[in-house]
Amino acid sequence: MARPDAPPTLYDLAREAGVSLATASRVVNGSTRKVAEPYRVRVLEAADRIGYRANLSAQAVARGTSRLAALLVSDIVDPFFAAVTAGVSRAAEAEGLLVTMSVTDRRSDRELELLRTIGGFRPRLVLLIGSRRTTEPSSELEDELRELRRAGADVVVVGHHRLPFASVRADDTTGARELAEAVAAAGRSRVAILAGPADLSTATARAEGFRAGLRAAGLDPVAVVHGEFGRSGGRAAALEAVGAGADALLAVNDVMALGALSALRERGIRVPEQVAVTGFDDIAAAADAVPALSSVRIDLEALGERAVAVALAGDDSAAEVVPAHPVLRASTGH
Amino acid sequence: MARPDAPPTLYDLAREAGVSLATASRVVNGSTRKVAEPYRVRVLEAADRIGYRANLSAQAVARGTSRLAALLVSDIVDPFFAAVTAGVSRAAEAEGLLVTMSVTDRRSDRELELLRTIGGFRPRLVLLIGSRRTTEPSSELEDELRELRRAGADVVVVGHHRLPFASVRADDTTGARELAEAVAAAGRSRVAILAGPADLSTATARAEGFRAGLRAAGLDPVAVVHGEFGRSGGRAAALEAVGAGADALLAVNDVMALGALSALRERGIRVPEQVAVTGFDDIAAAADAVPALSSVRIDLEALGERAVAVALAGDDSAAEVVPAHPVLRASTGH
DNA sequence: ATCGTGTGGGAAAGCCCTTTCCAGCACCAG
DNA sequence: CTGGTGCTGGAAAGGGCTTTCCCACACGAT
Repeated sequence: MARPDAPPTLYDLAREAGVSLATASRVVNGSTRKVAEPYRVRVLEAADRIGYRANLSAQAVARGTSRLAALLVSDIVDPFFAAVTAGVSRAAEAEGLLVTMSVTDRRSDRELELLRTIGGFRPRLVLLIGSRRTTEPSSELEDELRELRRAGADVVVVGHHRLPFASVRADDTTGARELAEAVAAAGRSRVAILAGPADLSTATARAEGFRAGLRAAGLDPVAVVHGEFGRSGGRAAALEAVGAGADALLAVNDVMALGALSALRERGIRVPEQVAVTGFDDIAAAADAVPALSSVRIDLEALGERAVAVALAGDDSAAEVVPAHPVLRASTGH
Repeated sequence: MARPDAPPTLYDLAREAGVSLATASRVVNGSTRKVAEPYRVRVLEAADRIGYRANLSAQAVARGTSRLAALLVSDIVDPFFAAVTAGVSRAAEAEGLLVTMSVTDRRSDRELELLRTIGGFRPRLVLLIGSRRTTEPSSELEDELRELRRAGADVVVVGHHRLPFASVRADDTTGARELAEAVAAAGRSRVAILAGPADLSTATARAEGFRAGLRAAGLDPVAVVHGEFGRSGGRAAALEAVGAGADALLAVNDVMALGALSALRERGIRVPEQVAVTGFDDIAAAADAVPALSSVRIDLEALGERAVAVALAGDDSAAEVVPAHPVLRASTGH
């Protein structure tokens, strides 16, 4: 044991091994310089003996950059974000990055504040996950991100590309269009769109896709109901839509669709006989719902993994799109 | 603008404000020393002008401690962990701590490796979430945690107290007992326990609670089926249990119970008429299941928040228990 | 006029690493 | 033998920040 308290430092290690700091440093982390075998061994053994563990903060200072990937998510309880986060976490760890995760609660002031704090760590990667509200000014956010970029971080936005940085998102439009076409092909003609918040960019992209699909089938939506993104938003919107005489409800995410299912069940409205229901994202719970929920499959973990890869590539103009295609189940009579 | 590139440093700030480094440092972070108003203002204005942002790594080095809370979870996609994580994240941020989150994938070698890496940041808090396997040796893990402890981190284990550190967990035993009693009181006499992995400590605690509740009602389980913790584990166990003639299935978590529901539905076995089913944790999906799943309610976010509070209290012998009580729904005929 | 006694700015040492630069050495070609 | 040419250790100069000392100064009390 070297120090009575406090973890051993590189200095302790060098002394224990009888080499200089430089040599010790070169051994315990991949430097470009080679160290002769006998020295290497001595240092390694000494490190083991005293339980040396590099101080990563000090490394970050000395190197001027850290091995941190900063992740900002809207809401970690939402299965969508949880799945993407899992992918990010896996990919980041494979790259030897440590992930910090912060929850913005969908509030852009928190988002900005968190970004500022995290910026203090000079992270290697910054990942913003979650769609933006189109009504909110993003110039402050943009400035902050640009600042981080200047400081050497790679920035990537997941879920949309409304910011001048690299982005990774699902092909919402195509997925939505194909799903709407499938619903129309299944004989539904009075289709309503549960569109979520009018100013959330993901929601509007999906709603647009639905519209396009219906148009292609010669239909117009009988209603486009806006509301909040969650389960209760889905319930309310569903009731309004059936009130308008809909025989199919296209929700912009699964959680809303599940809310819709539950509201319809309570009202004694049969799915899919009377009304078909679809979701989006194909979260795990979709297949388990009763009836099983038709949805649009997105490989969310892959989305997260791609986000890390794209960020590391460091090209701000990259805009990767991962596929999204319908999965048809019982809730649409398939 | 001060530097052509690279974020401004404290040195830049001091120069811009025309004060010494010491004074600048005292102003931009809460030191005990007071700085006279005119100086304060000058520094603050300068900071704003050049967009100064403290380098947190450098602070950590100088102070010998960081503002990091390191969180290790088994699987972020599991709603149980996601909910606890949300609580941890909220509480940590309220304390001004930044959360790093890593996924162990339930592999103790990864857990150990991650712990070592994270230790390099000299975190303020280390939170281990997820139950341990009783068969796995934990001495290496214990050593590592003790090392972190010595280096100044507060360690807390969430979900059990099989390690000599502070712990926060739900009152699994009581919740399980009460639920089992309620099921017995509802007239079920051939009760099976879907016990999950035999060596997972949370699972065994809950299974024990079920046993105790049945015993109190004068019953013995007709079967105790072990298997994996997830959805498919629940399916398999459910089929085996009904094969043994069970009229009620007590699962040790909701995800397994949902698997059981789906397996029974496929087999055409009616819930709750022929067989009652219960889960544990009361995740969001439980209330939405068809039939709605009886479960044991645990305030998972509160569990996460308490974990942070207990950790910060720094008492290794603390062992907090949060309440767990049955929620009876349609799946038990309530 | 003198002597505490605060008060608060600044110089500098220190935190733990990385990396540049220098110097010693061995080796090979001429 | 001499003069390159690689190798590889080590000294030392950072990197950005905190904090301990020291000291100048102003103030009130004698």
